[in-house]
Amino acid sequence: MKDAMHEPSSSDPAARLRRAGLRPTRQRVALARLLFGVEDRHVTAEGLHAEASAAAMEVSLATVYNTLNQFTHAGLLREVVVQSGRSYFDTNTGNHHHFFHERTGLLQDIPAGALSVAGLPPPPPGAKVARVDVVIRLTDDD
Amino acid sequence: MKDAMHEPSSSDPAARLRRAGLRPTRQRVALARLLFGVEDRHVTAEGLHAEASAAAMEVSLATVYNTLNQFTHAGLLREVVVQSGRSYFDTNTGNHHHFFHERTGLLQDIPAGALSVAGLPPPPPGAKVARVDVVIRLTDDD
DNA sequence: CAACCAGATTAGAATTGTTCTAAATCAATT
DNA sequence: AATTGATTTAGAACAATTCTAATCTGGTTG
Repeated sequence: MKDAMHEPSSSDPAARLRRAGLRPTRQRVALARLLFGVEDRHVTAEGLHAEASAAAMEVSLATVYNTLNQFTHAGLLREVVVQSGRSYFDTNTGNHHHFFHERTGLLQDIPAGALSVAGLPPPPPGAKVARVDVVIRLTDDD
Repeated sequence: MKDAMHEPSSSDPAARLRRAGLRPTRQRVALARLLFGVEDRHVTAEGLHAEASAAAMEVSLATVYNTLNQFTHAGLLREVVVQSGRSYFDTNTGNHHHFFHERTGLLQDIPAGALSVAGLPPPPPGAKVARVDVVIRLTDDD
């Protein structure tokens, strides 16, 4: 029942991968399902691997690393640097910023509209601005 | 010659350390001299260690790590997170932001006055803003 | 639809950056 | 000078990530 086949091809993981030029293998599709299933997410490699394992997905840690990097290069993910020694990947690739809760390691999006950065100095000669990252570091109240 | 003893105690490394509550050991003084000698600097542990070695300063890498962390806790340095898997320490502890040249790993200060961030959303309940970091990521011009 | 093959996956080793450990050394005081 | 608690150190340990070489698989071909 339920003749599907309508979606603008956005919700089907395999299609999304193909569009990004990535072969939709079992592992990539499984990870894409976890990542792009619902709302925006922020994951670490270890975290995503644990999640996949918990869902009996049988993906090696090396593949999780490979996949996160490939997705990032393909523009499906964005890397967020907030903690030295650990990489976060954000499924929200649009223009926005972050709250980072230092005690818990939790990352939270701040829509671009809310916050504005003014007075950007021009990039030094020979360089161009690739991105402006704003991280609001939070600690526990008092 | 040259009766010194005038400085407001800012330029003497040992005094600066004592004021920060750190015993001015040979190693700490040596590193402080490298760090606070002149203008603002951005160093990594490995980089500073190499510098110290080049200057025949005989400081172990472990001590460089310890010292950078102690200086940071004491407020003499500030850690800047721009690259996962490598920590940068900035001798400029005032309010300012950074250019980060992704290809070379070079960090460059942007004085706080130049750039302004408006529309900061309020921190989630229970949390307070510890700091707002703005990193302008640069890549090579076309 | 069987064979093929470039690309993908994997376990485990290797690398990198950093912290830890336990012993030796040192700065400041007595 | 002796004492002592902090500091330094070499090297081991650790954590996150990448690499390697062997195996497997998706998509194409004949």
